[in-house]
This record gives sequence, C-alpha cells and structure tokens, in this order.
Amino acid sequence: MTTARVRDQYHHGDLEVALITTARKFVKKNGLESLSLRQIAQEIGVSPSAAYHYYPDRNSLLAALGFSLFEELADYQERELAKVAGTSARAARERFRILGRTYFEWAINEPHFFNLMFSDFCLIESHKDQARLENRAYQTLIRCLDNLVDTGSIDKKLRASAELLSWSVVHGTTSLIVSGHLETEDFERALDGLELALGIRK
Amino acid sequence: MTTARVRDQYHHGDLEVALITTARKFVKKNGLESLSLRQIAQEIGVSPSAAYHYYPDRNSLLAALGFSLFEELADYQERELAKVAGTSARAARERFRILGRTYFEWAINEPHFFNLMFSDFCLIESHKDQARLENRAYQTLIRCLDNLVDTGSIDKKLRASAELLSWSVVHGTTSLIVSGHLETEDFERALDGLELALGIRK
DNA sequence: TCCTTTATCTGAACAATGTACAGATAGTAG
DNA sequence: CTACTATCTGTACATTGTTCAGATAAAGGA
Repeated sequence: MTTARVRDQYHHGDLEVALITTARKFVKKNGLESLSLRQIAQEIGVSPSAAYHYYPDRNSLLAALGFSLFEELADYQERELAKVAGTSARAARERFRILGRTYFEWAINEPHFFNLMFSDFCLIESHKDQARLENRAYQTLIRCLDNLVDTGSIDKKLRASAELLSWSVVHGTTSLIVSGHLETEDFERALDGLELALGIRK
Repeated sequence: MTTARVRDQYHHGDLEVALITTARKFVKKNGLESLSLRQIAQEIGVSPSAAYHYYPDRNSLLAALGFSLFEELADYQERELAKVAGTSARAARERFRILGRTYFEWAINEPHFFNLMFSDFCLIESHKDQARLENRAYQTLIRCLDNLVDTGSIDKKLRASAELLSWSVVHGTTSLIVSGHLETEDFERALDGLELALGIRK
C-alpha cells in the first residue's frame, strides 16, 4: 500500500522521477521548444511550482533528461552489440557496423531526443558527469577498433585517427540526415566509404 | 532624404530586412531560445504586431534568418578559397583544407548561428530554397575534390565516397566541438586523419 | 501518544511572451 | 482631390517560467 497511493495525494511520492518521465514523453512527441513545465505538472496532477523543489528551472530539467538519454543510448548500443559475439574478423566488422547503425537508428527513431542531447541544454554542467557518459560510449568504440586491429582488418597507419574519424562520420551523417540536409540512404553509403577509407574493406 | 526618415515614422520603410538584421543581432548574442519578437520590435522602434505583416510567426522569422546564414557561410568560404589560386597539387590540398577550416571557424565564432542553421527551424519549408543553398556549398566541395583527382593527390578508389566522408567529418567534428563533446584541437586532428584516409597525405 | 521539526507541495501573484484583430495612418493611383 | 491599398498601432488574451508565503503530511523525539 506504500507505492499505490501516488495520485491525488498531497505528497506524490516519486515526483522527481515522474517529472523526468513525463518530460520525456512530451519531448518525444513534440520536441523541446514546446515543452512546458505547467503541462508536465498538470499531467502528473501536481501544482505548477512543485517541480522547483527538484529542479531550479526548466533548463535543468531538460539537462537532466538529456543526460539520461545518453545512458539510454549507451544501453541500447551495448545490448545490440552483445548479440554479435566471437573474435573473428567478420564479427569484429559487424560489431563496428552495428555500433554506427544503432547510433543512427536511435537518432532517426527519436529525432527530438537527438536534438536535445546535442543542444545547449546538455552543455550547462559540462565536464563532469558528461565526461563519464561520453567515456562509456567511447570505450566501446575503442574496444571495437582494437578488435579490428587484432583481426588485421584495419590499416595500422590509420588506427590513431580511426576513433575520431568513425565518431565524426557517424555523428556527422546522422546530424545532417536528422536536420534534413542528407537523405536516409546516405548513412549506409557513408559507412561503406568509411570502411573503405580505413582499409576495413577493400 | 528618402532613406533617412527611418525611425519614429509610422512607416518604417524597410521593416522586412530590419527584422532579420535585428534578429541576427539578438541570436548572435544570446542564441535562439531567448529570442523575443517583442524585443526585436522594441529595438527597431515598432509595434509588437508589426512583424506579422512579413512573417506569419516567430518560427518563420527564425527560418528566414537561418537560410540567410547559409548564404553568409557560403560567401565566407568562397571568399577565403579565392585567396588560394593555382592548379598545383599543393594549392588543391590547401583549398581542401581551407574549405573545412572555414566551416569550422564559422561555427566556433558564431555557435548560435550554427545551432540555428541545423535546428528544426530551418527544416520547415524544406526541399526548395534549401536544396539550392546546399548545392552552392556542395558544388564547391566537388570542384575541390576534382582538383585533387586532377593533381593525382587522391586515391581514385575513394573518389566516390570522398564527398560524403569529407562533409560528414567536417560537420561531425564541428557539431561535436560546438556542443562540447570534443576539444577544439580535435578538428585539425580529424582533418589530418581524413587526408590520411583519403590518400591525400601519406 | 503528543509535540516539534522537516520535507514536500499548494495557491496566488507577476512579468514576459506569441499571437489575433479591429482600426489608424500614410503612401499611391486615378 | 479622392479612393484605394499597404503598412503599422493598440488593445486584448491565453500561456509561459518563476517566486514566495503558507498549507499539509511525514518523521523523529519526548
């Protein structure tokens, strides 16, 4: 009976996570511009000023949501990567491809999330939690590239540049497609080109 | 005496461009989030509702500003490119480098502009003027890569992928640096890696 | 069990914003 | 000089983020 009495009570019980959850729902549907604290509060069934006990302002809520989305993306990527085990060259190449594809699909399926993650809102409290989140995805990429080196599938001369190139090609095409400057099919073309340029495929 | 009587008159005379000019000034300083139609109107010395004669809403004004910034960027790039003439391999490589660097510097110097250009606002009336603007920068890139092929500075096997790779690496690193996910120095490192991967430099 | 303290939320209020609309004003064409 | 049209004003309204004094509930100590 402790968890059931959530609504229509003076004390909500779990307002802090309810705020993010509801904000997530609104951003998913309508993007960040139209996100309203008052609508969120109304949806939860709480006063407009209740949110200010947990977040100093609207921007902070958006930032918190944004950072949680980085974790969601990393979770998704690791889940998909885990499906392809093995130490073969073929497996290493497929994991490299999956790493890029999951990033892209995440952005295509939830463009509003992608926009939030790389907006000014997720820049405020930078250089702290952010670096940790960043590392999680980055370490995955490094492991992936090391696998490719181990299986002799990548030009060793390019190993030092490969991380930055891979990340920027994947993020760059994704960003350009989401913002309507490239076509959806261009992503796979870019991945092909990247593998060619890195010597992963002949 | 026709151009002087601009302020404190019932008819402003050039409100349409004044709106964009003033909007430009505000976005440059404080970004898009805080841009207010009323502040713009006040700065120009005009009623809050005057803008609606030229733009149906706030988004349209931001879109118009955004598209004009694409032209500004293209102007800047072509101006800088023109400084390096010649058909030598060295000149071709330098132009390639300048093309990326101007894109990056533009974004670093005016991050708010960059954010607007690739925001949802500049996506509304897509597939029309946008394609034309896009082409202008894209044609410049193609000419640049053709020069590199002519001077034998680029791996012919990679020519087909080179456009997409170059554009996405430059835009990707720029976007990641502007949003605080990479360091400023990473841009030149990425360009080095790109030239290495494309066979432009050994 | 009662009382005090603390965390949590409400309610009313304020200034600022985007936008709509009826009307005023000024250039322009006849 | 008159009629017309483009341009801008003034007022109004709903909505927003945010503040702050106070109400309410939970927790802790006697």
